[in-house]
Amino acid sequence: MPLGRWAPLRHPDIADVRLDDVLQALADPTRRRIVRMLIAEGDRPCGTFGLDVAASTLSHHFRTLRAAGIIRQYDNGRQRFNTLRLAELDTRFPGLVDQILHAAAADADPAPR
Amino acid sequence: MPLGRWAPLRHPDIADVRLDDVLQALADPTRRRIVRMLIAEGDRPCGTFGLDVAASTLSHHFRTLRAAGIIRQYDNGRQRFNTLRLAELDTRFPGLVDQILHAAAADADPAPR
DNA sequence: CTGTCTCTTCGACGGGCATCGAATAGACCA
DNA sequence: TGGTCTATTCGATGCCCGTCGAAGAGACAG
Repeated sequence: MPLGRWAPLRHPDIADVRLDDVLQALADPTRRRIVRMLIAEGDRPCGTFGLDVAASTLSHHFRTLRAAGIIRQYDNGRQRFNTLRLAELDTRFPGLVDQILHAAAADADPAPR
Repeated sequence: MPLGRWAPLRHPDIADVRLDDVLQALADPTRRRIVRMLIAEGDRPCGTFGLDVAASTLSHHFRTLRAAGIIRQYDNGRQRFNTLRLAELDTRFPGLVDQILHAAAADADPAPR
């Protein structure tokens, strides 16, 4: 049974998710791309996003998204998978994430490759 | 005929408004309070918001909201009035601002007095 | 046990942000 | 003209963020 490798990988309870953190997290284009790829193609390990940033930077973005309550992470072998908490988020802030990503489509947001 | 006092008070064209800037601007609770007061009570001069920050800080927030394309400002006598660009924003990012402010109501967002 | 692969942590760098007080520029009033 | 009111700009402070490279912790294959 695969368990965490470092700190126990804390995910905030959905009730504790703060709007500030969600907006802050989604204000970054790279993180929006991550979210959109997760929507489009489901769970993925951290290393399969093909984004043009260093691994350590990517790790930082995942931490931010996780701390904001937007994604959930779980380890499997040597990979760490990412999954959206969209259903939970919609109970907390109904329609918010969809709205933001939809707005992103109307923006010059870089498409998720 | 009241005109500007300092720089010509540049407002971005609605087509140039970027999602990043809107989200960044609305990620701050103080600025969200400003927006909500504008929705609730219409145009207001900068000095009538009763927020617990220094005047210079408030000025910075108004500049941020204006640069993000969220508010429009115009001078009248010695006061500078603020008005929402909600209709324009809804043509650019339909429903986004409403959605965020609605989410703010579900959050521990400080009520606009 | 040794190497390899994945991902994180650490330390550093540059830049930006929220905040303040002081100084300043107009508008208005007396 | 001088004083007051409004709001800005400026400079400084402390903090956080995105980014990177290097080093380290597990998992796994030989």
